[in-house]
Amino acid sequence: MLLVNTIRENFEQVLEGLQKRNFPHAEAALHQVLELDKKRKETQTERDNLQAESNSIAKEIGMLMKSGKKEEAEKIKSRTSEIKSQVKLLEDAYNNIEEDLKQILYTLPNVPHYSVPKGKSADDNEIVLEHGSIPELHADKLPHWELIKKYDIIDFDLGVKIAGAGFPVYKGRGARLQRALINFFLDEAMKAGYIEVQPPILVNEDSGYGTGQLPDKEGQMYEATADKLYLIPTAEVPITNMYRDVILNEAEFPIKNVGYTPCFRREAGSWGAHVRGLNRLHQFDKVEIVQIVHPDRSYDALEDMSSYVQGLLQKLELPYRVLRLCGGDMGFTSALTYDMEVYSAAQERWLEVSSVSNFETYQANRLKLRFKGEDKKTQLAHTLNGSALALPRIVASILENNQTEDGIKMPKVLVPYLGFDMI
RNA sequence: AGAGGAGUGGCAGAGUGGUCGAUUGCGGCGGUCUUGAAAACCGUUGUACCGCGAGGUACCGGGGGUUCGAAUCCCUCCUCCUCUGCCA
Repeated sequence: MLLVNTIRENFEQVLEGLQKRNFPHAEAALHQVLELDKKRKETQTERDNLQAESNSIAKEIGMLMKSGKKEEAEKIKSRTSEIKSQVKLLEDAYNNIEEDLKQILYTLPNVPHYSVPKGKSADDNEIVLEHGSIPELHADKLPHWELIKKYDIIDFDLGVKIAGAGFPVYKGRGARLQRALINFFLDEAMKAGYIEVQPPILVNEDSGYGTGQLPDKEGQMYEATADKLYLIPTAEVPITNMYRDVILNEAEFPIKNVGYTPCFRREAGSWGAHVRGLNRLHQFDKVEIVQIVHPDRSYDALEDMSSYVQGLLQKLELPYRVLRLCGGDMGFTSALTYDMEVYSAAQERWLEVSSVSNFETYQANRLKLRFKGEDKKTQLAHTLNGSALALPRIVASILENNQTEDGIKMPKVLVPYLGFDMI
């Protein structure tokens, strides 16, 4: 969440940022934050003073008791009841104010980076670059949902039977392709200096709040209600939360983690024309990269991650483009996001396969993720993450783009992992 | 899952109602000594909030309670250890 200090010191800038996101009533909300914070401080001062008085009386009584002056001690005791009830009142007031403040702050999205374009929807995103050429296929080309049937590599009906729509069963060479991609992505990340982790795929409430899935987006996560746990929508949640309530040493930067996990998304109400086949699922596989860095370095790290992801797409020989998301299309917690989209030649559409974001201190503030610098001061770190990569749409575009009359050609880099070069 | 035990500062480990944010040791940082280093000695060493500052407040697993006063007593939750049970 946003820092109150930032709102106070850079009011105009924050306001502009929220407006870029088309956040309604931004100015009123920001004023309310400042007002509540002011009230919070006043209440704290008042409460602390009374508490100090109460503490000193308690000490006095302690001394009197020790020196055996019980009657005097009893006399003083009567003075405390009034202070005590007042402290209680102020304490409650303080807690209420703080809670109200937190509630408003939770509703405020991150302030976009200055380079983020204005805009309302995906149509306003800025195309940063395009790479690769779009393959020309025969007129009888098939979309991937036909291809998977033709070659019997992914079975949606079977998934429906055992779980429901959006839970495909990968079979034979389809399953092998999944495993190959996961291994390829993990190996590449390790070469790039990321430390692999295998986190839990169920997380508690604190973790949900830490990375910003809660309180807003409960509906997007599957819940194990009996144990108050959530199935992760992305490995970002467990991996970033490893660093919740942590004070790092500046020397430990940059922290680079990679993890493969299944991801679960309820995607309630979002089924429609463009979500056939692998385009949108309730369960899918993803390899995620996370970086925790010094605030001065976070935009370099973002560019780093962006070119790393592009490198993967190049190795997979997929045509792609990079978008800088506009204010209206950006995720709630992000300051700057690049989306990578691959071209799926039979659907004749661009498909998002990665989203790389810098959250600056937005997540770190919730996570209490700090570091101690050379000057011995603790300050918030910057967090970043990106998909590297999400599998289903990669699979969709590999299948569609590489289809031939003799079968589907596999990208060269995957052949050692697959043990075959054609499906 | 049942019975018992335990959770204290970076780590180890005292403290069972009063002046304890907390003895001590190790580690870390600074210094003295030394050509340099080690050893020894001296000092220093948590986080957050409020305050220009002096200083104040809170935190001894989390939350709640008793008390003038809680690390210490009570309730509850979490975690870990031991034994029993179950299980990949």
